[in-house]
Amino acid sequence: MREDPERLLRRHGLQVTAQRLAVLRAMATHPHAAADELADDVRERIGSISRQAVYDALATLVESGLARRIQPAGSPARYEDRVGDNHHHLVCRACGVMVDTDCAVGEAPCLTAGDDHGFEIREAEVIYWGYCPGCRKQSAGANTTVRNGEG
Amino acid sequence: MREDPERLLRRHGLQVTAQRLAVLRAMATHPHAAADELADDVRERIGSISRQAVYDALATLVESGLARRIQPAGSPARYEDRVGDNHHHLVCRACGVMVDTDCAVGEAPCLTAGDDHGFEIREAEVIYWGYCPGCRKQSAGANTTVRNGEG
DNA sequence: CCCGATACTTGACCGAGTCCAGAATCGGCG
DNA sequence: CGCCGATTCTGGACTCGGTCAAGTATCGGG
Repeated sequence: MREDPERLLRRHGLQVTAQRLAVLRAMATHPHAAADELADDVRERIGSISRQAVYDALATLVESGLARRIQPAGSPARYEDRVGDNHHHLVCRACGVMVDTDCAVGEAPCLTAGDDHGFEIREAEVIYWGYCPGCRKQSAGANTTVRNGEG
Repeated sequence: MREDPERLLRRHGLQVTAQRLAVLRAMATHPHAAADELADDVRERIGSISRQAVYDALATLVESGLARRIQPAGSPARYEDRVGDNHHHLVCRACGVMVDTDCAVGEAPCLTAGDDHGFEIREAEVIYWGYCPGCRKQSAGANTTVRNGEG
């Protein structure tokens, strides 16, 4: 039941431009895509777009809460239009693929750190690092070193 | 009861070089420092070091489990010598300061995602984003927008 | 103390992202 | 419909964090 992109922009008080619409649509069809991948997709939709326009549009969308930026270590920033719900990400160390997952511990536990050191906590970001089914199969047997413990 | 750096390196089968020792010591005195900050500290200790040597040393230390690399979004990679225990990080959106915190939910719950999608999970990385005591005071009153929910 | 393996130096290079100034577009109003 | 200020887009230079590659120096086992 995703809302019509044009209405979505208006509802958030944003100007409706071909570029923004295309970026929104690109995000919908390519979850977790990086900025330049989105740019490619946008070009297929509307012919061309500048790099800057893509970054501007994404920044605006993120700021308005229409998109979420994820920046896993060693990877360019990725964007998704699934916002407002409580979900985290699984990232494969081998191939880099990223998959959504709901929070392990139900409601909103991760918002409370053991000791908050006086911080006012707004968000908790969780990334699970491991190996996806495909990559597990390929390197089966080898590579059984376990690094960090828990979380 | 931190171990003598030289012995530490030997015990892990690593060559002992002035650069590595200095990097280890720099990490001990500057937790959560970025690579170039560590390089500056190292230069005060041993006169000079190349950028590459710093990155090499850090990579080696991380690989051997003597250091941990943290890469919060919008910040260069940071390193710490506190490894092997179960702790996460609080990061201030305003000033970027990073503080250690223990896991909220005790043992090792974060290692299990709600649905692991067939992934073999090795580590869970948690970052709490918010505002540190100092920055809360400065912008007191204003800026009460709550963004993302829980995690 | 010698020699092969390992580590370090220097300098070029790269990708992701930002900055800037000017041109184009949007959309509210008359 | 057409105007005009605000906003957005374009293109190009630039920054920053990090990597690559080739040659030199250092480590440490024999």
